Amino acid sequence: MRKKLYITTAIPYVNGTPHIGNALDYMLADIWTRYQKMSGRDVRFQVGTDEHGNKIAAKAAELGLDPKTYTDQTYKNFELLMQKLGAQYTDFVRTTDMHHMAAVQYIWKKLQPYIYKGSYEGWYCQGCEAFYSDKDATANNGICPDHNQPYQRVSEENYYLKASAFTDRLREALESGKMQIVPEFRKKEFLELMKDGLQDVSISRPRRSLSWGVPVPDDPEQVMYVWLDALSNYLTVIGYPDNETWREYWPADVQVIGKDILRFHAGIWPAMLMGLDVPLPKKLLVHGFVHVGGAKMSKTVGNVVDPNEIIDTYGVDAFRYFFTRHIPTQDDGDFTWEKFENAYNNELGSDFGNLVQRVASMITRYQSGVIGDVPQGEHDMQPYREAMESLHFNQAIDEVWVTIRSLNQYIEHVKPWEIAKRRETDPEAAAHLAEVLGHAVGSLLQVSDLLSPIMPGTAEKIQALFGSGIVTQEPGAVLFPRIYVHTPDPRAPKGA
RNA sequence: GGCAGCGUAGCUCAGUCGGUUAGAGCGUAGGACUCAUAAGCCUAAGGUCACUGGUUCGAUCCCAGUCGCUGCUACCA
Repeated sequence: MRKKLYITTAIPYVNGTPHIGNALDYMLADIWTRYQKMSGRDVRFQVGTDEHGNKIAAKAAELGLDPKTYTDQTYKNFELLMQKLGAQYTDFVRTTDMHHMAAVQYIWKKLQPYIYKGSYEGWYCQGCEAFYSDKDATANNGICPDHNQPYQRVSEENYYLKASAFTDRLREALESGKMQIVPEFRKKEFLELMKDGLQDVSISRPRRSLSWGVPVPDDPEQVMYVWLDALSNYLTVIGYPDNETWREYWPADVQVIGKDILRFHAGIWPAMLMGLDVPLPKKLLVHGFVHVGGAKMSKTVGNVVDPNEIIDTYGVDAFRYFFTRHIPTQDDGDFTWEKFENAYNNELGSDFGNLVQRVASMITRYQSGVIGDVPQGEHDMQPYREAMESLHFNQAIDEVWVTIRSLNQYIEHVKPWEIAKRRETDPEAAAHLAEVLGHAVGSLLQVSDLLSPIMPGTAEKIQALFGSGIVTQEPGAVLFPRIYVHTPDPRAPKGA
């Protein structure tokens, strides 16, 4: 029996609101999940939220709430986005879950041989009550911009994970491909980063400087720092260590992450796993950032695009379409409302929606809705499959559009409307027409299959429209009705 | 600075394991049609394939250098 599959997504910090990057995680994982399910695989699909840390505690205090009450509210923003995207996840983990916290403590204990007490030294601002990295301190010329006072060199005691002990094994795993990093250039980047060896990483903080977190076992003065807590979720959510079924799914087949957290997932995380004597994940899929009109999205610039707004305006399938096809799966991409709307109107509306419409219309008009024999779609699926398997979803959808384009060309070429006219004089014309339209339907049903991991709702609609053998169109129910919010409406009267 | 990569039609990019006319989509301009969501189809425009030098019978594709651009350069999650 084939191994059950497991795919994970990064768990966002619930301090903020969900952004496009989170949506990409869920969407990519969901496409993969649906694609695997099509081939009958059993897939477990994890999502979750990261809910500990000072920022959460501070934000909660600001609102006069205790941290858990606060995260009980905010984690729902993420859950809502996942659901809105149609993500068919199977497991939702919150780092504040009882099972997770207990499991993390177990993990800590099991990692004990690789944990040592050390002191963390960094630039501390008394006003902020926080440490800053050398980079930050240098960037601000050694002075905290918020409090206008110099950073102090302060050290505090905490525990370290001896990641350095796993340098060689990790390098071997990456170089041999036992643990893949996709795309390849991210692997090179990381290997370069760790060329002098993995750095030991601090995994706890004194309770006085970090109150909201998982307590370190057997040391009431220390609380776990984010990495150990958050990264462990990938295991704890599937039942590790007490529920043995976790073994049916681990190692994860794909772990979807953004490029900003590659180093944690390629470094600390494998070190933890090796320390636990648990296999490494098979593959990290690293996606890029979505820019807006060439600029980085940032709150300060104020150009942040809310995925919810896109979905609410154009629908979830349009969202999934654009971010699959026009944002390269493995690289950075660019979003603008104009680009999005053009893709929506021209590609989804004109190329595709209109194609479905014209075929349905001719069957209704010429054959009273009766489809007749539908041959199997005959487009070569190999390039599509290869693109899906290699996690180039944008290329896969390009392949689908080749079919859509060629079906439009086919219809222009055979001109069914002329065949229809010939039926009065040509006794064979009716059969010929049915054959042509049947072929078109077969092709569209194939498109529907190929599209189902990416645009499940649309795939279902096509199936519903043509799958029964009779076309029953609801009046006005076109697939992607025109939307002109960000681009000029060509239908508008001149001068309007 | 180091490492990785990029620089091909107005725009976004593909491609050539070195070889007759370098490709796609979008955009633009024409055209024929009418089943369809002012949609679809056909045609065209002719870009020193960044620059310089080298290897070669021959380079956009190989090598070196130059210029320009991008990403990464470990404890904010």
